[in-house]
Amino acid sequence: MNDFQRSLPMMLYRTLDCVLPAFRQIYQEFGITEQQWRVLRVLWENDSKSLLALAEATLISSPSLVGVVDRLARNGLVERRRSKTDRRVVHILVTRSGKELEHAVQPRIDEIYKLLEASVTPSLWHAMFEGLDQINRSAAARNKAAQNI
Amino acid sequence: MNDFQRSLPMMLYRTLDCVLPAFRQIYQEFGITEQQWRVLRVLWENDSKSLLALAEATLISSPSLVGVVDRLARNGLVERRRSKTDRRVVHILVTRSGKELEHAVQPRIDEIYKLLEASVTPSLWHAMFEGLDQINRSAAARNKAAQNI
DNA sequence: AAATATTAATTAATATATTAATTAATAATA
DNA sequence: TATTATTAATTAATATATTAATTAATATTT
Repeated sequence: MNDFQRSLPMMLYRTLDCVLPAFRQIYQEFGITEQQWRVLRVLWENDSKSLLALAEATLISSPSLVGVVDRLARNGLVERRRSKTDRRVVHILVTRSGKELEHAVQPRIDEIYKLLEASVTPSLWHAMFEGLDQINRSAAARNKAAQNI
Repeated sequence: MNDFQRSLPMMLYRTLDCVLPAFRQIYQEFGITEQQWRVLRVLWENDSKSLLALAEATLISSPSLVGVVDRLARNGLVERRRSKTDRRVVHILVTRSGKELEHAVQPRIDEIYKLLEASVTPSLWHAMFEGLDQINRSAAARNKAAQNI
């Protein structure tokens, strides 16, 4: 494989392409998308988040998230509630039926994830995360510096 | 950070989010998108590829690639040519002006990429790629097995 | 207090992703 | 050869991504 194929972004894209289908198959059984699951996954742990906080936690940009939340709300899995103290803020909360999905979906996801984790040795798994972390921090620092020009 | 935030897919998404903006800024200066650059990047090395081969090389699904090629063609950077020997196949080729972009764009990209590569030690960089490779292979094998059920 | 700046959510416009279906051509088989 | 299966590209429908602009509310400054 040449330089381009083994560049970091292409390696990351390729890994996502390999890894996600198994998860998506499960989401699909429950009529949700990957992004919708990410929102629910966060709300299962928090109950309620502002749209901006939810965007940060799910790594979904706020313009995209607006649509994801629209569709989740349309299916009765989450609810919007305008903040009383700061009327610019919208809180997103899971509904009862949104909560119920957790017991059905999450064990299936965890099962696949274990297979994934077992495909490399623990020390290599750890090294990989360490590398990704360092790259994230450096890139974030460079991006921040680029802002201040 | 909790389990979800440190899950492999989220780590990969986060890394892409950190890393891509610097590259995108350059693409934007030249009026192309990241996906358009990926197509050009492959064609700069090959001159011509069938749409399917191009999809594989760029990790862009063929339905998406149709649109990407449409827009590149509209801007005169690539050209479609129906294969003589198998009329199902469409070859995509770079035009002269598509080729000219290489000298302007690629050095800028390479420069950023060096910074990226310098953000971790060579051995950690290597370990990371080794981990991603192993994960890719295992996941690909599982996906293939799942087909044959 | 009035003007200005900032912030949170959203809209708008365009590009891309995803999955399923379609079309046209070729290959394989009865 | 006629039928069937497969393949390559595309279309279609819906969901998401990206960047810029907008709106409404709050904070800051003059």
